[in-house]
Amino acid sequence: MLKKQNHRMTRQRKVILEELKKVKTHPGADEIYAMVRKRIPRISLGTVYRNLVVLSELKEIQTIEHVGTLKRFDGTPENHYHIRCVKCGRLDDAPMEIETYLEKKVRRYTDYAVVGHRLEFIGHCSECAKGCL
Amino acid sequence: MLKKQNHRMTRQRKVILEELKKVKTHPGADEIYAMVRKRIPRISLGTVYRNLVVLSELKEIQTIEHVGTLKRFDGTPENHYHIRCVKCGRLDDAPMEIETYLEKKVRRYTDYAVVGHRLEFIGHCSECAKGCL
DNA sequence: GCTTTTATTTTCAATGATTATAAATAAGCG
DNA sequence: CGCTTATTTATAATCATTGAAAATAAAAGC
Repeated sequence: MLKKQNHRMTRQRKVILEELKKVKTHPGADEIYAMVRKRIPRISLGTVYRNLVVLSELKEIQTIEHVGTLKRFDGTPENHYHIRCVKCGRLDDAPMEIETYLEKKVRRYTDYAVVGHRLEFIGHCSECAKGCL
Repeated sequence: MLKKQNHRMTRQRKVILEELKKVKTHPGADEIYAMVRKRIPRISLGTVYRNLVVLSELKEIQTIEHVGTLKRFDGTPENHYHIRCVKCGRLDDAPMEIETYLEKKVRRYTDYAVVGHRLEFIGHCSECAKGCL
């Protein structure tokens, strides 16, 4: 890892990254805190928050700019879409490629300099859909 | 307005709705509070929050499930896309129709029962783009 | 118009997520 | 090993939002 821009690889930073890469879900800062605490019991919540910011800046991870109430974090930094369950709040990756043409389309009519987009689907996950019978 | 589901049309509710419909921006609860306070100085912030929820439920307005840090509210309840300035946080409607086929596409590969989607573009508004020269 | 019912408002305190601060610690360099 | 300073810890502070209790006022009926 390229941590040569004045960044040190501390144990806490390393473990936070490892734990986040380990799961396929998109935990919030508090969940990551709980996960990491199993390995570093005395770590502080502030350290988790700070490192998630740093790791995002270094493109090691990605922060999902929320649609629920709190931020979620994603272990894979590549841009991709998400799908969220309205009932339980569960968040998964959407099985779909990035539609770059969407940006082309909006550029024709806006005076914004468009640099990206974020797409999120809403629905009921298979678990919660059962309850809708 | 159809406020017959056990909802009363209070002065504060009326003014909040009027003020929100009046602007073309997407103010946060605090901004709406400031706007309304010019007409009802003694209104409380909690009342603003509560009414924004109620008005959303009644489909009179729409709450934009944020991508910044705080919720934004939109005077027009119809679904549409937004475009956000990364520098100043300004939020505008995106000049583009809803792409319903996106949902069709994702449905083919997910076991979620998809009921909607939200798309937001990221960019620099014309004002902020000037500073990028 | 006056009563009554109860949704709503106000004031104020509480919560929950996140960020800031200061002192202590430790990564990575020579 | 010793130094520099990024980082951590612990704790307090902030910010947006929500909850609770008492007071107020819509709307419905008389």
